[in-house]
Amino acid sequence: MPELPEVETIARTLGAEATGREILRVEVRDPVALFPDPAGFQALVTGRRIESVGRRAKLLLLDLSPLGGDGGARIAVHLRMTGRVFVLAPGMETDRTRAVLHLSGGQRLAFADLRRFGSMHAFPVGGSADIASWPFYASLGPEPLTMAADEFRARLGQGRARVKALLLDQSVVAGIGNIYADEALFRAGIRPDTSAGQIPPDKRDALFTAIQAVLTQAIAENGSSIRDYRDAHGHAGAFQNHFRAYGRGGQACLACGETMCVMRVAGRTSTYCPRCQPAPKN
DNA sequence: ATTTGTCCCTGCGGGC
DNA sequence: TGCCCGCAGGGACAAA
Repeated sequence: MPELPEVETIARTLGAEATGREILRVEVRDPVALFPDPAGFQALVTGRRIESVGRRAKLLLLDLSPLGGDGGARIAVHLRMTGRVFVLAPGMETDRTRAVLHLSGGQRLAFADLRRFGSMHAFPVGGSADIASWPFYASLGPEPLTMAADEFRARLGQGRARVKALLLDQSVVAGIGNIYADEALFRAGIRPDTSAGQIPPDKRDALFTAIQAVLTQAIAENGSSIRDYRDAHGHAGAFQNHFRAYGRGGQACLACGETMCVMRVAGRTSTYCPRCQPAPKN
């Protein structure tokens, strides 16, 4: 499942290949994947050059050059669960392809998505249809790798909301999903259902440090490949080999040997060690 | 007001 | 062997 490290890896591998190329044509294979709609998407991006490829939260962002004196455009790719973005080698095809961007130099970018939850969105830069007008984008909280520790402490708040629900809430902090939430909470020794209000400042700092460490190491390992995730070259990541919590329910804790437990928090399966992550005093 | 549940979609693994 | 069921999960949306 692409979270921040996976999208960051795709952005880097894709940027190295696609930067500077012009979008000649958009091949629509699944019309419901494109926003505002297939015709609007094509009109917004065709004829523009890809100036850079980046990331915001779990969104892959392609910045496109101005055309006809306008302010430029951008594409946001939301991969959701099973979305993939590939640079297609000549003659190569992919399964479950929803759209193909035909670029200059004969290059093709494929957007494939088995479960079809993902989407590609095109926006003009500036004006009322700017990406800032997209409610989801506007609601995104700060990036965990660049925000300050005191802001993270403050954003957890003093309420009864469970800490894992806050980590998964993209308006609190952006880019964390179920894998990295579980991994960070394990490393910080905090049970997922702990109310934020009863986490003292030093524990908040430990959690923030754990989040940054886990995300940084995952990026260095090119992300986690459970099943579907691959980078723009089709290569798998390696951070799944470093999981200490995610998917380890019923197995021995790597720190203390206790059997790892599973609970549901915010509708998500959450794995934790009952000894290393003691029960909150609710 | 917060928070929980349902839906979207498809493949896979467990159970019988 | 084969079928059925539940699970995986980000986010929109509805409901309690």
